[in-house]
Amino acid sequence: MKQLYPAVVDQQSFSRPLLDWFADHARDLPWRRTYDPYQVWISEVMLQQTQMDRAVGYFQRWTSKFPDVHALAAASEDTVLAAWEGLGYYTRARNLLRAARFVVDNLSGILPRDHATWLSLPGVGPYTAAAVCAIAYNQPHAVVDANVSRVLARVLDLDTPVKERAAASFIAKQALTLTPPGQARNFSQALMELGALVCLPRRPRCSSCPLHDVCEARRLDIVLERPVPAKAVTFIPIDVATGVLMARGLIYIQKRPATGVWAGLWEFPGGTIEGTETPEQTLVREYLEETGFVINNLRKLMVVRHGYTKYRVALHCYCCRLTDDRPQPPPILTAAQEYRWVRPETLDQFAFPAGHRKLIDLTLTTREMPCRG
DNA sequence: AACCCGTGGTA
DNA sequence: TTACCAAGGGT
Repeated sequence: MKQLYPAVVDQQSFSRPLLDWFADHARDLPWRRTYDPYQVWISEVMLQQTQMDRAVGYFQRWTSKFPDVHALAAASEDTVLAAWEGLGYYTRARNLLRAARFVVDNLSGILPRDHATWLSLPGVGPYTAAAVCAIAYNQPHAVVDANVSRVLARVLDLDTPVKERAAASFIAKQALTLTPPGQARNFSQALMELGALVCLPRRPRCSSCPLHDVCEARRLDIVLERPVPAKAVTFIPIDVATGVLMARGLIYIQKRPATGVWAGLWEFPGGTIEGTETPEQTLVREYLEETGFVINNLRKLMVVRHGYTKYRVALHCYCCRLTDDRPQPPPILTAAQEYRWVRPETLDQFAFPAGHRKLIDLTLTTREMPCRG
């Protein structure tokens, strides 16, 4: 955060327009009719990582089959999973059943009222425990989901990813502080509803937002820059071929250029598999391009999988030979500062990229020594 | 902490 | 079409 405590919004300036908006715009959802704790619980679990429109139909079928915790506890797992089929994340359904049986067996069949007991049930984490206590029992808790994080990141202009510990802690504290006394049920739902209907990730409808006048990101016209995206975790899958060239017990290694990725590290020649190439074709081509060596007798060793920066690499590993089976200088050296022919047991003394190190650890240092052929 | 878990909707 | 998004929890 640019500052430890960003501009804090006055509780009433925040909650009054929000609660008024919710009174007019709250969607008519089945569990909002009676706020039966069992129904609130089921709805919260169904809505985890699942869109509202999809969850509602499942909820109605579920509650007609399993109208209360006793009916659920008495059901077979197959029945429960069948009712969940198509929703995904099937551990959620198994945990609902486990929790229902625990409640019937150990809590006299009465759903807990306190946050700590909810938290102890399988499948109930910080969000769900707080949501059930706030929505079913109107207890003040910080109900923070992705919607709430986004709304508060914008209103309070947080400039760090909302998942970072400090930011998440700050958001939870603010969510609780902004809750009006006795209004936890409506306030927590209103905040989520606003995120789901108005304060949208890519198309926020600021002109119809009840928090328009107190939103710092809107005032600065940086709504689309909030929340700050978390560090990208989407990896690009690539296939790479590499080969350990051996001659009379020595292994060829070369040192990467001083700049660029893995600068100055040692490696075995190789490169990205292009187009419709086979890994073998890639390796022959790369050896020729990088060293001028014409390799043969390729033998597949393994596929090492590892990730670096934004790539998820499948490293296809081979061992190979030269026709003239003697350690010799490469005719050319286009992708390296220098080369060496070394004994396998001395590879520990050189720094390799993680993928190549895995290859070394898994083959060259074992008794098998498949490359010795 | 990073990863896995499933599916459908949206731009 | 790809990439991102969605009322998280468990390990």
